[in-house]
Amino acid sequence: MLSHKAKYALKALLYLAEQDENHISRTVEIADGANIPKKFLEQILLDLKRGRFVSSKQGKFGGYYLIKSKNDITLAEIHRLFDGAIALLPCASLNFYEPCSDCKTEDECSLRHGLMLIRDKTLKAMEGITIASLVKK
Amino acid sequence: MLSHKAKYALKALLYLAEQDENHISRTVEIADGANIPKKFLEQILLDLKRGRFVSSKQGKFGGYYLIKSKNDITLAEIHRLFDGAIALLPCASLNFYEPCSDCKTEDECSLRHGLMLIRDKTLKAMEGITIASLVKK
DNA sequence: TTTAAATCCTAGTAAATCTATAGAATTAAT
DNA sequence: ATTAATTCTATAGATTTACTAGGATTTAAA
Repeated sequence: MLSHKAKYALKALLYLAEQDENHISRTVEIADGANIPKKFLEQILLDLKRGRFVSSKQGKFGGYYLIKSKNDITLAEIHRLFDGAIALLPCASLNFYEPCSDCKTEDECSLRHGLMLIRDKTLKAMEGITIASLVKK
Repeated sequence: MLSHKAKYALKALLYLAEQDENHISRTVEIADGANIPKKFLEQILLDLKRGRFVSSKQGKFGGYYLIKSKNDITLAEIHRLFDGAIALLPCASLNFYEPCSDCKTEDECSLRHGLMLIRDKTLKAMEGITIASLVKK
């Protein structure tokens, strides 16, 4: 399941993607438009900025805007930024790999192989969902 | 990501599936064999019993054994039993459906449609992983 | 140069959830 | 009866989640 943070991030990106080119959106505007608690959204937008999905203009008349094409922002990326690994166990993860502490011998984790199959399919599906694909309905 | 509970459940089922027909496994035996904390495993086995994956014999010489074919126990079922919904949001879930509280109008959740596509693919993949498929490697 | 309006930053907090552990009750075989 | 197992209930401690608070910083207009 997605965390609220990840869900809000997607909705915020969706909101930004729906605005006119060159429009700058204030946090409060996004919060109202997408029904997200404002102070919580502030943090999320900062995370999205650090992740180079959006950029911001500070000070009066400042706000946020997309710097990555809505066709190139995938669900997989947002999941990784806010909720971490897509794989079901760390030992089956590409980007968040960690060995299992409870598996006897390192590469004989009985679950690993099967979970890597799942990971590949889920990842492929998640990379197919972009902000653009969500916005046009 | 899977919880430890779900991971331990899979490993316990795997252990049971590897035993001879008619063999009854004590909790401590499974715990040692699959490297799972014994008291924690007790709870997990009770959950698996309530889910009708295993059954038990009480008292001396008692223990646990599979009552569902290892070909019919899927990752999807274990995920649902221990970690709940497979979908990324409750509004996109088949078995754990709940409407989003933060979506303006009920069926205009901007994320729902895309997440249902993911759910279908992930579910299909997870139904393809059985205890039997994990045991034979 | 002051002021207003925005982002940015660091904490903190209440609630829930997760990962176990403890101990007693129950059941069955010897 | 005794022993050895499951079963049940409660709870502790740690972590995570979902926010909230308050202020510092930045920018632009008046």
